[in-house]
Amino acid sequence: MPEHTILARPASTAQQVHDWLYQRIIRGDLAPGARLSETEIAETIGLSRQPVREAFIRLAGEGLAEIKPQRGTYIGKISIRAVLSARLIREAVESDLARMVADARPDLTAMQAEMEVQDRTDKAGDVAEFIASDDRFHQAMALAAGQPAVWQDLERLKSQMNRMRHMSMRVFDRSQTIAQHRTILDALLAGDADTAETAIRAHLRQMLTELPEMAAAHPDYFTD
Amino acid sequence: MPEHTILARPASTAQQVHDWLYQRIIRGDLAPGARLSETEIAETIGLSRQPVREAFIRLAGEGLAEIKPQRGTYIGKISIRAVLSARLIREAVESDLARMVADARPDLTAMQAEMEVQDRTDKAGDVAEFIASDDRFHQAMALAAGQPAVWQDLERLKSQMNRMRHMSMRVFDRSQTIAQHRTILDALLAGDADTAETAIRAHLRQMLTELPEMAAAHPDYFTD
DNA sequence: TATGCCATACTTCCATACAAGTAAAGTCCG
DNA sequence: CGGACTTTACTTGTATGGAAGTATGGCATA
Repeated sequence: MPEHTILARPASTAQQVHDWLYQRIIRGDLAPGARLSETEIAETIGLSRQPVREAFIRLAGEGLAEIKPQRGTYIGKISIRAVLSARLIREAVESDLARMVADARPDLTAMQAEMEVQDRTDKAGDVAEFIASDDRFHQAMALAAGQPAVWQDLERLKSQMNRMRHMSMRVFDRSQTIAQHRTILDALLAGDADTAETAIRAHLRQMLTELPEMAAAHPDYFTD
Repeated sequence: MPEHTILARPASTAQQVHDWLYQRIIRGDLAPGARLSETEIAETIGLSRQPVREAFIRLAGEGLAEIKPQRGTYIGKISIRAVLSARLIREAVESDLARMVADARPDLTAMQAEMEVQDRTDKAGDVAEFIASDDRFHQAMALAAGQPAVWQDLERLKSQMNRMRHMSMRVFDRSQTIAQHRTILDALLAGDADTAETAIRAHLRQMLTELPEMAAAHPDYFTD
């Protein structure tokens, strides 16, 4: 019997703890600034402190947690600086990717499919799935440009941004996001690189107005 | 009194081990693919395995080491995919930054100063310092654009690229790099955004020719 | 009441021991 | 001689105890 199950070996406990906490932080289940106790989490899931500690180290490396020696570990607040930086990088990179796609004119059914998912989840009020589809829409563009690795790099930078979006998407008008996606996709399908670049830059600059509003509404969740 | 001066505590042991290994990997002192033993390093520096292990976790998170459970930890090979991805991102971001600088026309003496350092270290054959100055040149542009955080993000992505550059700079013509820097800086000083963007894109595309040559010369140091 | 000291109860950090898994050498058997 | 099995020496992963540092509340004192 071929052991394909070898590849499906369960990740280490520390890795599982990390992934579990990662999702809870990104989705906002764990509030920025909240305390993370090694012993408390270890007891909760019936493990020793060591794997939990190693999960904390991973999270700190991703900028999602802050370990204060001999004082405690806390969920990192959302860094406004990091969000703005990631936004600027996304705008620069994705506008280049859009030009590539518009010029090469590859198959774009994956992006089209996500548009429909967004319509549906918006009406249903499924915020989490709407955001996931939004991400896949942008990812599909990177894939269409033949640059999957670039999207992986962007995802690492995006983590702080995603936390904010999970907050803002509950408040802001999602139909506006859909309309912007439509404009981008139409330009890509038409092979109009200039229009596509303009549209995606405008789309990503949307965050410049959302961020201050969210920071004002939840000042204790943000840090400069 | 600013409190960060009070809090100037020595970094944790694990952090020091991480930094030590990080530098050795980037500078190429530790060959890609080489084995990293927890116990061996721990005994060498007279510590237990635990802090060394935590340093490995950090390195793995940065893509510089690969931990194979129950099998061993190895210096990560230079990922061609990661280098190409980081290069594309740099080109996109830095061309935007260049436009900002050309339009805003801030003080650029920091960039000018690095040009002189590069002249000197090139003639002296000080490769490590030449690369450091090259980095500071680009960093100075990010600072001139008012985006220090963006450069910090780029630096994280650049790590794989830097390893390659420490290899290639010993071989390739550094005077060419200097000439390209000169062209970029002149365009920025003249406030010519279009020329600056064209120049920096050409500069960063240089790597597209260097990378395959380095990969061909040291195939065992690279992975796709 | 206000202030400085101190015991105490936390926290993360490091050391050590053991468990679980891998790989390769050695060994037995056909 | 060749192949499968077993032993053995590794590796990383986890558990636990204690060391070092920090914050807090109680308490004596002016």
